[in-house]
Amino acid sequence: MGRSKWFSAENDAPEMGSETDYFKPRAKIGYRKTFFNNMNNGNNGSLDQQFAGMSFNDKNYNRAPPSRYIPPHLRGRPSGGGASNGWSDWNNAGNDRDYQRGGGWNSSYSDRSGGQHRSSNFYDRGSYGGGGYRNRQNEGYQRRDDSYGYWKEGVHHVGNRNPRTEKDLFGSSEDVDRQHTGINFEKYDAIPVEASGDGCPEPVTTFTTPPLDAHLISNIELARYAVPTPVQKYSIPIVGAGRDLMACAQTGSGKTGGFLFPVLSELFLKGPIAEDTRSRKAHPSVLILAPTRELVSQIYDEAKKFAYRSWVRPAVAYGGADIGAQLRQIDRGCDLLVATPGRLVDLIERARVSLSNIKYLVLDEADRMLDMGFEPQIRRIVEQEDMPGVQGRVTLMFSATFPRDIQYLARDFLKDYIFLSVGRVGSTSENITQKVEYVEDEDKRSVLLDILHSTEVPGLTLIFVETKRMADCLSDYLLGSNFPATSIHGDRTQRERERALDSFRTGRTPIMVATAVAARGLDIANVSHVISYDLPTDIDDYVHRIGRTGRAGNTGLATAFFNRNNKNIVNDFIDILKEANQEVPGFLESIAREARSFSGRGRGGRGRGGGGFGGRDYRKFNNGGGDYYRGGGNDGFYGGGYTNYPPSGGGRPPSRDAPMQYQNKTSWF
DNA sequence: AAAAAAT
Repeated sequence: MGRSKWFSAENDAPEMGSETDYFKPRAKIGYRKTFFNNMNNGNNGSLDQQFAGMSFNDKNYNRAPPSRYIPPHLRGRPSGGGASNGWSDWNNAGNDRDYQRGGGWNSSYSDRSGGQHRSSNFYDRGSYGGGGYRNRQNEGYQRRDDSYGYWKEGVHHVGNRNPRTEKDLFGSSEDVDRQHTGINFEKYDAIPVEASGDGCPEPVTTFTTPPLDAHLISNIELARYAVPTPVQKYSIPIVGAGRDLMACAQTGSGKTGGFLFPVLSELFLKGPIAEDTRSRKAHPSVLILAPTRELVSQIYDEAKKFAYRSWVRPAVAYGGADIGAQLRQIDRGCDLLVATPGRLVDLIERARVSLSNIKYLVLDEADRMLDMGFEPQIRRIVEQEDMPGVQGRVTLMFSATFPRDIQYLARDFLKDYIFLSVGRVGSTSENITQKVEYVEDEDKRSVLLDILHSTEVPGLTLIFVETKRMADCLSDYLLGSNFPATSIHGDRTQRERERALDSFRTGRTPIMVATAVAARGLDIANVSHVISYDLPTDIDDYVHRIGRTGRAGNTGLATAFFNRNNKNIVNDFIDILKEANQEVPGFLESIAREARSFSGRGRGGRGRGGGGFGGRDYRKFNNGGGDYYRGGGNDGFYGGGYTNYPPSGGGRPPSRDAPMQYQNKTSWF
């Protein structure tokens, strides 16, 4: 495969195929189980105490004082309580994490002796994490939970099974809203995938040991995942070989498992990393960044499943929720941190999290994060804090599209990466029926009511609007019209957002009005109908919206209200419809003609100030190099868009000096 | 123009 010049600048990228040589300093030989021997710090017994009573049970959550918000990931956890000091028998808790100090991924074997010392500070960690546990005792459900695993002397000790935890994490097979397995595997196999890059490992076809850790596979079975999705088939050996990955894929393609499986597998096999024992900061091994709180929460929920009974403690951090609870959770163990960028920066500034032990960095929905202006924060986190450099970590980047800014990010954050382009389940045309209605703004309400009355769909209905105000307004209107509706948008409190999402997921309110906050990434099973009450100005957002339905091989319906206010996207819209083999109504064609006659060069562009006449001419813009520009993937909407990157033609990377209208593009168009 | 995200 051709490589661009700026790839080869990273000249000491590791060779693939050697699973042990990609972290520096390199280990000598055969250290997988032996080299990572860690110091037994004794006192493993308190593991039970540390996590006693954790249940993740909503009933317990409901008993919490109503005045105090507890985010969903902490519900039922004893830490939901007050912030007072812990009990005296907590003084030694926290140490049973059994971190290896000295020996580890970052140290040579002989360094191990340095780990013999116990740091009293280290033990102190436990004591200030324990405050909230008082509640558990008060509520009288003190219960030993020995389902937490640990790592000791190079061996992964898996915790005991706990039926209650399993029910909470994995649900039962009857739980409709927990079904990530209503998956049509034949359709999954039809997802087109293209991988390119030097020495791309052969994809696996099953969840087997090796390459995956046996305990991980037992968790995968508990979660009722039977066969790897295409993105997983590739990501497992790629990450296993310590390679970086740039994947154009979307939630629904099994992306979350695509990074969690191989990363957790490696952690289970290799054990913890040496930790700076003098610091009370958390030193996670894995950092996962995602753009919205709900997405972060969703990833965290998955991480809990696959880390079950292992030594790996997942933790979560996002805004809008009580930071104290998050800090306490982090203090109790934080090996895999899922976070939104803003809250993570906050934690770093508070010196509660160090990134110095990061071995795996995952950027999920990277294009979305840039859209939302997270680039400075992401660059700060990745480049200006204490995270190991690009050679010292494995980096996985996921993005639905591969526009210019994402290419820059890939250039800066990844080393000699494998580029993966993943289509969606089946072709969208067969899964999602797209309808477009011409509706003037003032008629939208009544047309919506008509549709809701007349359209029988088996599952949930998600209605997208453009403004938060409209979301409130419309959900009130629907409620007033006796439709069980809720709404989600950025001005609602995090608690309200989570409640809304939960009541939608579970079908208590099968109609949800949403802004862009819910357009991407959210994996809600059973959405049958997506209504674009307002069309977005960015056609990519439309594509993502309708991707909330037709998931997992099911069919879906997408209805859009179109009027002349949307003519800025009419051309893109028509293209989408055509590429998905959908009917294009006549009014769209005629409005497209009007729009074209106004658009001059036909290149208004969606960037700033461009007027927005739906131009898309610079889709194929390239900077004198090959036609590397087009990413591909993206739901398979952009027919045939599975172009390799870097191209065999040897395209050059975009120049920083590219004309302004190309610089800040957030899409291909 | 709006949305999202740290307080």
